[in-house]
Amino acid sequence: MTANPIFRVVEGPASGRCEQCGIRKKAVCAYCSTPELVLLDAMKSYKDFAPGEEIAAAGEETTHVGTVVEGVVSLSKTMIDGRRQMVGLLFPSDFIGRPFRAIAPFDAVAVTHVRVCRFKRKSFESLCEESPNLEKRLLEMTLDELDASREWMLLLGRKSAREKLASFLAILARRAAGLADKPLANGVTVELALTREQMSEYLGLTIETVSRQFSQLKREGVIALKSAREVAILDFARLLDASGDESDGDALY
Amino acid sequence: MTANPIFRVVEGPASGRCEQCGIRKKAVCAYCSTPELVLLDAMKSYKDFAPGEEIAAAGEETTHVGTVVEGVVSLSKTMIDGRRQMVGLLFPSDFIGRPFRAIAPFDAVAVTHVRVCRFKRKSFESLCEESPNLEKRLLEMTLDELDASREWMLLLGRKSAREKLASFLAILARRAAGLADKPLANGVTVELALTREQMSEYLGLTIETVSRQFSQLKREGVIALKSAREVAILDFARLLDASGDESDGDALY
DNA sequence: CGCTCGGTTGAGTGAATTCAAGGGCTGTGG
DNA sequence: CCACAGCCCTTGAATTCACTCAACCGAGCG
Repeated sequence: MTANPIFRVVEGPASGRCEQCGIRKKAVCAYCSTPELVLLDAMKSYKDFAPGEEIAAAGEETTHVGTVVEGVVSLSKTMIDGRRQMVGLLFPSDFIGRPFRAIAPFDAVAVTHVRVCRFKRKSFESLCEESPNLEKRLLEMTLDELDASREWMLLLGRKSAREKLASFLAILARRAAGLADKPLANGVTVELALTREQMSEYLGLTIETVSRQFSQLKREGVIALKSAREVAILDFARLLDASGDESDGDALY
Repeated sequence: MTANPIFRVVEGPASGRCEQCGIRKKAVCAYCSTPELVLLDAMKSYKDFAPGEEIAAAGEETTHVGTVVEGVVSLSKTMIDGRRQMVGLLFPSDFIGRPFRAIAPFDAVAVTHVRVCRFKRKSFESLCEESPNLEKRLLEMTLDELDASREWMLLLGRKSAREKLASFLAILARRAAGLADKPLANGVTVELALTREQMSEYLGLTIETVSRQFSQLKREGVIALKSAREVAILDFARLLDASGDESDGDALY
């Protein structure tokens, strides 16, 4: 429904036919055949969200699932007293929503401007039954997410503040470096989509501690801050060292 | 292969035909039809593990996947300097192993005596392609695991030591109370399969802190310790209150 | 009997939090 | 154009919760 009232004037990279969708090779529809894509094309709709806008609320019924096409989405859970923990960060091509369950287990909030390629949950579930390709890809993606979230449990449960921030920056740097694997040149600049507060929610820290660790890494010459939200990785080896992870390459991301 | 050299003399509840397997209705094979079960029956083998025995090692190739039939298995990750975080605890009917990936992402260790109903990973993967019922159930289980692990991220990232232990005990109590949902009578006794050290690894604490929190809850009359490993829940309402979770019912477990 | 292992408890420390203040940037309105 | 408010971020000082270090207890076992 690109004809809806939309916040920004948009006709971004991805909102047309599935065939020419930029993230199709990585999204849940990656394994779909051309006829299957025609089906998806007929069922899908795009929806945009402004930064800070709620996409789904924990405990409430959700009617849609889909794929993040543009922007960054946070998944989080809040305790009654307000303490909040981010439990995931979704980037373009990531799947969003909970198939086979009416009630959303977590809050989903747009961090940046976000565009989602959506399906009605029920329709998507039926589609899964019929299309082994779709279901197979969803299973793969869910298994990967599970591995990643368990990896994050190690960070939350055992790493120091310094290690947490270094791990986070290392992941972003890898992602920024063309999503390629190993070759990570020093001097890469990473654009932070998150505020200090959002990072603190992701890392299980307070905003002040995050800020202090930024300052510390800067003081040591591991990173440089072009602005509060632009980080240059000056010494990737030392960043990895500070992250507490062994060597380099084997990360899941 | 129950004819293999096995550690204990065993012919426990579950090791025969799939049809009469006690956990079949909850395991990955739950949706399989009779002919499918015949296939599984032909491919499966049972393997037993002694307490403390390694079932899989992070970073190493694994050849099998399967279902925990008896006992408790821990999934964990260890940092180079020895810090360790448990990232999951597997009970009977839980799936164990990582389909579609040769290298195990985590250590799997038998906490108690364990029996696993195993399949060669490759064979299981092929079976998934052919049996939508199998794949569907695996997808469901993986989605549930993902939700649970994200729930655990909240515990690790935001909860106090007291809240962590109370949450853990509340989960065990619910599980012990017949896996039923709400009705939780006071006085239920929970048998702890884990040592204080294993609990500390699961909760992201030290062994001393776990012990202190046990003592504290005992002093307050929330629980009673019949022995170090047998906990009576004297006041479930106050336990829930101490867990930091809202009200009671909605937990994922 | 003496050892080890799992568990508890106490004392002191320290890393991250809380509380508090201030700086810089942006957008708005006088 | 400047003044001001609000937001995001940083930094300092004090506090606290969990950790480290250390001693001790009881049960099981060679």
